[in-house]
Amino acid sequence: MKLSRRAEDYLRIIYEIRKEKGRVRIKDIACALGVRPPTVTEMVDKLGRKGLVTYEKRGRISLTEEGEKLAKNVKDRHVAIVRLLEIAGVPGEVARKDAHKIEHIVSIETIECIKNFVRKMGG
Amino acid sequence: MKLSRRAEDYLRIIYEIRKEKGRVRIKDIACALGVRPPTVTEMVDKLGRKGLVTYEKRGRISLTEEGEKLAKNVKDRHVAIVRLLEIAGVPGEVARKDAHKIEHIVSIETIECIKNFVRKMGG
DNA sequence: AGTTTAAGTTAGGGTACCCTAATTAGGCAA
DNA sequence: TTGCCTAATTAGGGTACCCTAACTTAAACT
Repeated sequence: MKLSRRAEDYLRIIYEIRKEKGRVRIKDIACALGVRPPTVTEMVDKLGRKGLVTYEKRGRISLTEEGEKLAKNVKDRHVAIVRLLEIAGVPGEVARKDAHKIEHIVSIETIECIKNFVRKMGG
Repeated sequence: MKLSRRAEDYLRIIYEIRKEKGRVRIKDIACALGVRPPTVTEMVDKLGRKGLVTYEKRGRISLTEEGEKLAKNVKDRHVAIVRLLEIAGVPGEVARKDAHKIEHIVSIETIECIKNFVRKMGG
């Protein structure tokens, strides 16, 4: 399943909001991603059609098994990249922000190398 | 001057082609970026309007002073990121490919940290 | 229950970047 | 000079993602 960068953002945010607040609202997603509600409705709908979230109009939003797997994967990448940047001396806050951007675009191979590296460095 | 990621790509590629072949053709840019000529014509035009390249229809394409400065900057970021990835154990070829993607999106602050880091590590 | 308010949806657009098909311009050989 | 070939442009679309304004639903309060 090849997702756009943006779709991955939505997936990850849904995952994080669910973890933090229990329920996921359109508004929360919009707020977290800095977009407007109609934009979210549209994308959630699209993710629904791809089988990554379950969603009925005005109902609850939740990740399907596959959606959750993908979301976790994105988070995983995120953590590894943050560690690498921190090792390079990037302050935590900045590292987290940039990692969110980097995590979507690096290859699996690079991610694997980074994971090994940060593990070796005592991550 | 805030450029889109893609605009930076075009700028960097123009810079590289000029360095390598002397003259820059629409076709070369299209080939290097994996797009079609009309797409290039359009973007080069846009970069022209922003004062980053000089270009007359069917004429030669070259970077203005500001365009060249920006292009160099992108290249600079690129080199630092490749080094960091290599330090993390990412094979050179992969590192270069991913760096091209990363270089557009990281903050200046992170780039500075990375530059320092790779210098310290003997880059 | 009736009203107010907040959340979500619909309708209608907009921008950035990309495409194919068809046309024009230039360079060059015959 | 004429005709051909390649490079580039124009015309006309398409997709992804975003927006505002207006409407609908559902929840909360009285």
